[in-house]
Amino acid sequence: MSHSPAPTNSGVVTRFAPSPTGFLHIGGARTALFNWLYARHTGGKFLIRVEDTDRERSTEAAVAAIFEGLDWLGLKSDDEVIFQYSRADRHREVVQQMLEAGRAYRCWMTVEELEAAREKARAEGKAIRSPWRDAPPPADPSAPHVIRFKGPLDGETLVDDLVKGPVTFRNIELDDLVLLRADGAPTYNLAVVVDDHDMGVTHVIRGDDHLNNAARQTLIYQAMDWDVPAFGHIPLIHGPDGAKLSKRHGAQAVGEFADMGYLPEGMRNYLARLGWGHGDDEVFNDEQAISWFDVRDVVKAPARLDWAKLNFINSQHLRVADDARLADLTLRALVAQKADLPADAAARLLNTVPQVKEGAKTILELAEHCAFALKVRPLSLEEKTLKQLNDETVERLGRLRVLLGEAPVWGLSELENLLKSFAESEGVGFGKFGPPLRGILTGGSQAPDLNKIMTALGREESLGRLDDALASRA
RNA sequence: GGUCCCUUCGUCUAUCGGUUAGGACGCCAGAUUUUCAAUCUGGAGAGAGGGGUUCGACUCCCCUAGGGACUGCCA
Repeated sequence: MSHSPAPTNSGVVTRFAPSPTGFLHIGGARTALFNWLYARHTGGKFLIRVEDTDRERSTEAAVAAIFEGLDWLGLKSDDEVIFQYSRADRHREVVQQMLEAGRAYRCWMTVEELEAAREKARAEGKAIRSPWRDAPPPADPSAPHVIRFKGPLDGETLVDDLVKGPVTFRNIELDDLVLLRADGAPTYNLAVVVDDHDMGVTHVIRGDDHLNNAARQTLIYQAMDWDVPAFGHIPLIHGPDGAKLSKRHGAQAVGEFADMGYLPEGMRNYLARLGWGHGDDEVFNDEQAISWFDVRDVVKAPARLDWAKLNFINSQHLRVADDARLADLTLRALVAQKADLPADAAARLLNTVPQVKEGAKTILELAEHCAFALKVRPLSLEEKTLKQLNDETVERLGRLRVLLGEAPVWGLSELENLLKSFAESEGVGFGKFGPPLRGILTGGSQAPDLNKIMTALGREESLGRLDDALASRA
């Protein structure tokens, strides 16, 4: 990799750096989204780096799961994805430089010694300090040892955080973190700094669990005489009960939200509104989010996941989404549910989706709302409907059948007018024939207005269902 | 234990010393009505507590309480 990255329009480079030890949860997804939004807003670049330096816990399945989640959300790296482990040599090279410059040292403390020191440091309320910091090497320098950063013992380090504001740490509170493990493997804190520097990252936007690390990492940047990036530590997302996100909240992986029928753009909108806002704007598209977003406006406090609001936001995106796309997504959901579908299900859905999408919050709900149109003739009618079909009603529906058969145009407003004038000419309200007609056309399934039902079904199917019912009562 | 962060309606947020503290979701009521929704109208609902600073604090400072992160040869 080049150590002098290509400049962007604005010079801004952000990155999302997940560690592949599990699926992509929505907290991580939002972090990625904020990085992406900020890069787009500034005309900069958004990069992805997989932090797989922990060989024990990193898995390929997790890598795949994370990218599946990111792809679904539409967040792609503007450059090739970097895998941190592949850069271990470069990390070691930097440590070597620090060693030579006296900014790092070898530490031969054993695990037992370390534990004892840790206990002591904790009791005293101080940061841990290795005795090898200033001591000469042991008799056998080849004995197992780590390499630690040699941090300053006085002064303060300022993290001028984009979200939290200026935060200062006394250097004496910051311990000498391990740079290279005993097996020569680089650690996280070293690898992030080196990679962010080499990748030209200008804005590190990440979870606020890293705020403390930012101070330690700042020290490493300074030791290498590198430019320190701007930091923006965003609060974590909590479950509806205010506690950390977990399984019992129903979902935390973005893939689960996809399965539950949320739209990626709805998810992006909702996630963006969690911890960030732009005046009174609640429902917005990507273009708007990009033009409005600034890390500096991110809220400092953690936000809770609110399903009701997610549903609302998603429903708003659902109603403006392309019908063909929604029909396709609905069909996929139905297939995933192993639903019993007619051969022409796709065509039926395409006709039905526009008539029912306003009432749906998710694709799954959309599928439920489309169920009436997927039934195959002859429909089995509900007891309630059968009861309503007395002679008077059958005769009235028969007259309606004639009118419908003669309808010159089979459209939403035409059918609405036809039904209205029919009610007028019969001298009755909709209550006299609406419920039974509905039952006949839907078999009892949830469905929209009668004119929408018939528009969705089309002339042939609508009349067919009506004829079936009337014939059975003849 | 130590360091650091956070705290406005139930929830997400606006406010950047002077507002009847605004909006959204949800909730409640009404309207509509051919089921369920959707839609429309109205309503209830908040500055954790205590000190300061100031003519005036949600807003600035301090303390307390509560929540959280870090304190790993995890990231």
